[in-house]
Amino acid sequence: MYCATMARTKDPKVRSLLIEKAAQMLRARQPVTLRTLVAGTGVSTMAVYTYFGGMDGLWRAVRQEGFTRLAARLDAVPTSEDPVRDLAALGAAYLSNAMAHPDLYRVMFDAGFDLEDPSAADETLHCLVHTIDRAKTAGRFHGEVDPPELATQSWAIGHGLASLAVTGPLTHQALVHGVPMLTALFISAGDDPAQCRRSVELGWQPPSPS
Amino acid sequence: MYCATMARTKDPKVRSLLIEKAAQMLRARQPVTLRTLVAGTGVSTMAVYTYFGGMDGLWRAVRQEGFTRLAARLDAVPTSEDPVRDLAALGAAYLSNAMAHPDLYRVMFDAGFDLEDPSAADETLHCLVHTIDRAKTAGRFHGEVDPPELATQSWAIGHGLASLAVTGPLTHQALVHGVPMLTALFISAGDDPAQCRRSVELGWQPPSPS
DNA sequence: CACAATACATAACACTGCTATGGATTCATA
DNA sequence: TATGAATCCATAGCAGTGTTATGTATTGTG
Repeated sequence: MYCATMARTKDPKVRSLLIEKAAQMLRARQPVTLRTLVAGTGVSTMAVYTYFGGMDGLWRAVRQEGFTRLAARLDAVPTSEDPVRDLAALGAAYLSNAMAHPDLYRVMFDAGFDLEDPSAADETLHCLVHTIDRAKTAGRFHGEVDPPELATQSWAIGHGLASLAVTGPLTHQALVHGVPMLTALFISAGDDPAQCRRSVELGWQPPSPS
Repeated sequence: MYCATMARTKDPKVRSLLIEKAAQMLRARQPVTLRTLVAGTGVSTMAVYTYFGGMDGLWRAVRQEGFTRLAARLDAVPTSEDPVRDLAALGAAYLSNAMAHPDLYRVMFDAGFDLEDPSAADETLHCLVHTIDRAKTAGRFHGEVDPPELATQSWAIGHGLASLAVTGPLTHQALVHGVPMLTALFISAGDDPAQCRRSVELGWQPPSPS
């Protein structure tokens, strides 16, 4: 039986401070270990256990943070009146995020999606699905297109390129493969080839003030 | 100055034995550690250092072994008179290999392609490039197709799906996404849509004794 | 046959994440 | 308000990690 009385409440600042520092050390390519993590923060190694239950819990929280940031980045992609262009912009933002935080991206995808909130994957796909819906109602995609399915396929393209570029043999500039690959996928979903090419190329580069 | 005299020669059996055991423990989901690796083999922990220079070297060798097995598996894919069908068969073999040895596949792609022979990636792509060449000369793809480029894109599709299925939220059955994705890519390379669909579906499933 | 260079078993080292312990702090209740 | 219980967390120690020093056995070469 769980007793609700609490004598002391965890400080959420410490929690986010540790996650933040872990992400920062990851970015600086410093080895993130229990002792190096708490060094300089004033808190002790035990804090990691009261807040996360151990290093596994910390990494789980860091992964969650990675997906949260990714979702925020995708949500920040502006919406135009061309849904296919917006789809390409989402793909470009996905890859841009992965290349900006390569080590965080790598951490997000090892240890098999062991997240605090397992619906993070759905969240990531949500704006993709929504934009595909818009493309359908706009008549760009034909009726048999299943939005979650096409979103998954777009994700697989983005993740495949990001993964091969972050941890593999592809260079950063190889990410432009995203343009022909997404174009091919969207054409197969029913979009007009010429229009699709234009939309994807427009959405791929950052929104220019035209 | 290097002296060529040697008093005792390394036994290559020990080397492959350790790699084999590491792969086997990986498959059994047992933690592969220096001491558990040598336990029962008769050799001591120092053997890992004389043969691989340390655990990093061992993992490097394991990754190399993974790519070698992958290349062998791709080379074993039978060649038909339909190059597009063969391309799909290569993709299916790639995913099949990843799902048969998920932990080995994961090891292959972390630590950033730190391999003994860095040309392993090219080897993996070689049969893809060769088959794409065949498709070009057969008139299935138009002339502007750059074989290495299209091979990279096919690889990105395969790796994206494999990675999301091995370590991500995709289930094993989600690998059928490979069919529409490869079809879309090959159609964009110039193949006839209806013929392409037939070829990819034929190549996707294991070669039936027709 | 002697010598030198390699292979490798043993043991100790620094480091990892983790846990047992106890003191400090804070809220709920009498 | 004062007591008590529950929580946070700093300290210290533990088992396990990869690595390195040391010494011994083994083998090809002069």
